[in-house]
Amino acid sequence: MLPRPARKALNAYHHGDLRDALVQAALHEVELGGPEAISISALAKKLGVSQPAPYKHFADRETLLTAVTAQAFRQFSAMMRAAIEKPSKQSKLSRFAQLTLDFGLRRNGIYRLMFASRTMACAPKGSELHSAAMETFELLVEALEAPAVGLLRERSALKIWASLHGVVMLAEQGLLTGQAAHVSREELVEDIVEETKLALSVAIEKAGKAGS
Amino acid sequence: MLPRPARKALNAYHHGDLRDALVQAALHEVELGGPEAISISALAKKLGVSQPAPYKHFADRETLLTAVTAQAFRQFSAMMRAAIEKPSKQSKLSRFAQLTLDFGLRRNGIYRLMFASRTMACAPKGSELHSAAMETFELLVEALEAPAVGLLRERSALKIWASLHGVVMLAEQGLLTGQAAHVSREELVEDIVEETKLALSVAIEKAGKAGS
DNA sequence: ACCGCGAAGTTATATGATATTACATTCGCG
DNA sequence: CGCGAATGTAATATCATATAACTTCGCGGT
Repeated sequence: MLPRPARKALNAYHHGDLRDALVQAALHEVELGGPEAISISALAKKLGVSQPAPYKHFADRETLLTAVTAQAFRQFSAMMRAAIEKPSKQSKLSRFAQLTLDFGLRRNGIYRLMFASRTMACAPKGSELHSAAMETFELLVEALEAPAVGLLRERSALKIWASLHGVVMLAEQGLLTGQAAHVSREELVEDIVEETKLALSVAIEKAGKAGS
Repeated sequence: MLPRPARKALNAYHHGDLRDALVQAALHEVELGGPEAISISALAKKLGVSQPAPYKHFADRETLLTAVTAQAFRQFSAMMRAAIEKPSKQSKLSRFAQLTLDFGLRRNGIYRLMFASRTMACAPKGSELHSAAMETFELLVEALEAPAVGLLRERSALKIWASLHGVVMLAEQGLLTGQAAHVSREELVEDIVEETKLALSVAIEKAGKAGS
């Protein structure tokens, strides 16, 4: 996204690309242990630099977390865009939904960083992080493939976005595994997708009548 | 819930009820700063005991967090039960939904502890915490006020639970405040409630036809 | 009534993380 | 080539978790 120089290792003293290396390594840690697993000193050791070195690139732990989260959103968007642009017999929305669920469960640490941490809540509106998140949302709106009726489309996107998020969280917390789990998670997601499509088409029709 | 003795202060040496005092104090901290704001030593200082004293009651920070989360669920359930049993012109489900949204935003720290932390994900099935969470879910099923068709009812409950959770998270993250926010959060929740009721009645009717 | 054990505190300490300060090295540009 | 800014390092302050070893006190058995 931001075309950072990506310089090569210069010598033994200067790492050369510590900033990106930190983000990458942190992303790896988060994938396993979630947001709280990130330790500045552990990252420094793993990358073979001194413990305070990271502070030359990030003011504090929070700032690093923010950068990592933004990067996670960009990766997510890229993956999602590839998935919905590829032709398939399933609808774009269905693929978006199933892939979100899959991502949320398989890479839950990163998912939590993106959607369930305080980091996001603190992102100012114009920030790199907020923009990255908004772009992901735009992808969902696109995946809806609805006629361009703006408001209704966004409202539908919001609803399905919220639902998907909830399913991931509940599944992760084992609240979908009780007697309620006679229905598979995939089935539940498909159900939500169908319901959303139906509700949207109904709303569009209603709006059309009102407008004529 | 568990009828703990609740002994009074015994003397200057023994606190007398440190365990509960810790949970209460921690709950207060979480309300402001979220799960990561809990510090064993800070709590000890605030309660006027030595720093390692809490370890007599909780093996480690995680164990304390788990107890606090369970307590939060019990408080949430109690509040919700009071709200849905009180007569009102709104439906029980509508009150449940609006109150959940309100709780999720006003007391977001506690909400995150309950629904968006790793603590929940690690709770074994029979644990105090898991039970407390399940009981809260039962309340939602009850609030649905649908005929006793078991599976369909639970499925509806799951969907609305997930949606509400998503709305709270997105609202907190400022993703509902963009151009998408032409619709208020309350309106969005009411929309979800109505959609759920509709979908459930349709599903029940369909099931009835299939069964006859 | 006493005695002793266990629960619940204490002080002291080890470990590890964040963050700052002062200093060292190297890049790159004029 | 030489100087300043960027990027590292070493040393250190602070703070939190957690454990160990010791102390105090309630309580139950004899």
